[in-house]
Amino acid sequence: MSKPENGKTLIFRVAVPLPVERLFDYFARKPEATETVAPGARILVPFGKSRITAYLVDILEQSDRDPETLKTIIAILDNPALLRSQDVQLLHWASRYYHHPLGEVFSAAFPALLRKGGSAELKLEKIYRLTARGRQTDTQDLARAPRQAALLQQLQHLNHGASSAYLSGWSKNWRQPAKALLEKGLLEIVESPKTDALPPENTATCKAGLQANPQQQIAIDSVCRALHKFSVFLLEGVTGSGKTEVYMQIIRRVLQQGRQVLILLPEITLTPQLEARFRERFSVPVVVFHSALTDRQRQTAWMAMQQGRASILLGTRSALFTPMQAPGLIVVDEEHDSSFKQQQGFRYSARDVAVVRGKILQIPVVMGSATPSLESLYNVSRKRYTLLHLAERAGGAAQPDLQILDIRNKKLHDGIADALLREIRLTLADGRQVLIFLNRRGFAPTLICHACGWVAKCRRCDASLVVHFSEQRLRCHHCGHEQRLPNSCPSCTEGQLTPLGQGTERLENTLTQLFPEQKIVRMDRDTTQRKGSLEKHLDAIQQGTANIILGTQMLAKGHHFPNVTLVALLDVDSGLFSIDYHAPEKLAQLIVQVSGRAGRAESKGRVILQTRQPEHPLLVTLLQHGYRRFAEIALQERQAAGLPPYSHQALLRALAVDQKKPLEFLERVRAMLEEKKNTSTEIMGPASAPMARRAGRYRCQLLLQNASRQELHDLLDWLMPKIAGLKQARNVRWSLDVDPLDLY
DNA sequence: AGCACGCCGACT
DNA sequence: GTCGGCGTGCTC
Repeated sequence: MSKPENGKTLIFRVAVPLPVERLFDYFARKPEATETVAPGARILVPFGKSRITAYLVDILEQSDRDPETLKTIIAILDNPALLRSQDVQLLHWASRYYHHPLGEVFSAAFPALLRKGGSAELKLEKIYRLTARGRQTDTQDLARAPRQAALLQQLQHLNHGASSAYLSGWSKNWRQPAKALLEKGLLEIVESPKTDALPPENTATCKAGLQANPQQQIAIDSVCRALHKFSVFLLEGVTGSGKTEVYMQIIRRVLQQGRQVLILLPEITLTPQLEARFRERFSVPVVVFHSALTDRQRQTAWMAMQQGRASILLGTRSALFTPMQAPGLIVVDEEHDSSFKQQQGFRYSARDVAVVRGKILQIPVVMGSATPSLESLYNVSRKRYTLLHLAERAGGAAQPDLQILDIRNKKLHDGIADALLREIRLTLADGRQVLIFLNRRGFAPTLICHACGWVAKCRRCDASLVVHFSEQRLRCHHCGHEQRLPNSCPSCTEGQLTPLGQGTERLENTLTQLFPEQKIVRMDRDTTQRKGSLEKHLDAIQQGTANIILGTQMLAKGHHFPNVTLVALLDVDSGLFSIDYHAPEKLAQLIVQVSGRAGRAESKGRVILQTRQPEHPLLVTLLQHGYRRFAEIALQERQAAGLPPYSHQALLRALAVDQKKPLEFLERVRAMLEEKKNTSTEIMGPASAPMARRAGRYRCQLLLQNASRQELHDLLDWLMPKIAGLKQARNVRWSLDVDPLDLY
């Protein structure tokens, strides 16, 4: 494929969505309207033997390569580009900041269908709306068709009808009842209005909402005074302090200016409720973007925002890069939540990138949390972010008592102390519910031979295998490898195999024996995997059919259980001594979160923390002075220890693949770093520290720390290509996790 | 990421 | 003698 005849053909420099750092040059096709195409446009190009959707990065007069080696593009897929120059600027920034290939970063910004080269035409959306008759029909009339009744009731709350995307989020099975209602003439389908522009200024109708209390008003005014420039606000307030109302009143002002709002949420389970509130409050098009939608639905939402047909986007992490016609505000709710961090491939923190996006777009960013991350609080302390505090509203649930239960030298029943059992009995006798946290799935975390000391280990990643008793299997929670539970010791063939330690499955057995008359519900990944079982369990808890609820972290989010008056955390100590440097704050956040899950005004709940470290400063501070003081001290301690301000550090994670040794790989990386000054490196793996047991399928990791973010950045710039060139790089799966502060 | 090229082990 | 393992390098 050689150069077209016309000598003045332009060169398109593109980024390909592959793990390669280099950019690739192509001839643009001569007749194409190259005046209007701009960086960010998708370009279909021949690549190797196949064709690929690449992203235009630059338009050049000539290439620095031999023209004979250049191919010609197949097609310009977007003209004009769907991304604006600020969006492209953000992606370049993210690629450099996270040391990730530009093409893959571009890929992350587009919905799957566009990534695959699909057309960007916006299909009109079908809106399901009640007819006049439907609006007047009493749901009682449909008592024999409960799903139809539920759908009818749901739609009666929504004046403007609902999209299929909304209904899919509301319920998985809505199409059948919808069809029935359509046939009965209670429901109709309308195409979404073809408004080409946003509502003109001041015509966005918004209900005024509640009268804000003085603190809310201060928060609202502070942000509204700064609507046309970049600044970051950290809205701190416990559950029930009215954060959402503050968001809403600020959003109202932004909408009145005819601008769009991007709202990032950590969990898809929270979007339907919030979406309903926004639709009820604002008469502007609201779209959602999260992983539970189909590719088509996501593209529709993305395009609606890109074209300015929608004014509010509610989405999870991946919604962050959605282009906007008239951006006005970015909200990051529950900013401390770790699900804003992408853990695979292009590792980025949506919260951090949101801040930079706000900076580039010159709009405010409002982040909210009851338990702000230490990074954000640090940024408040150095006056980069503005703290807005909301006190608890009168009439809210009383804060539960936090109590430490010292279990040193105490007899335990499979991990539960006698004193705690007494408390559980008392609570149940009182007709209340009990919530028990144990952040470990399975029956027991280890299987050991009583005779010879052999331990069941994963042969793929060397971590110890978790016993899943009811299924008679051993599982590796890191790589997913599993095998049958052996009957006898594979090493000495005679010793008795003993499960060591407690998991939720074992705890459930124990509790069933101790409380045979109680209804016990276990909630962890193993029991909620089947679709709908999570909802079923939550229903059982809400309706009081279950009295004892036990489970992992997943119990802590989003749901309030008013009849739960006792919460117990069985294994606080493993959170205190994890090698994950975020573990202390995560533990503190969990404790505060579960405190909010329980109790109501008239019966204040109690939270009991089982520990062998009753004097641990983290626990003592948290209990005596609350989360904020704990966070301050955690930051001060880092400083006093001469460590960089919380997180000028990067983790190089290496995962074993088959028999290959990730440690060797990291040792070689470390050897390369010997010559570099000002950077401390530490290998955390079997040789020097206990295995990393958190999520993420890594075997060992190299921690790099540097007093300066810039120096760390330069170091990584130097290091990354060298690592990629290492022979072992192919044998060991590795990734970089940068967790820094200086975003701009 | 794919895909091809290439250099050593067990097979119709 | 070759079929095929995966280690290595390239893709404008």
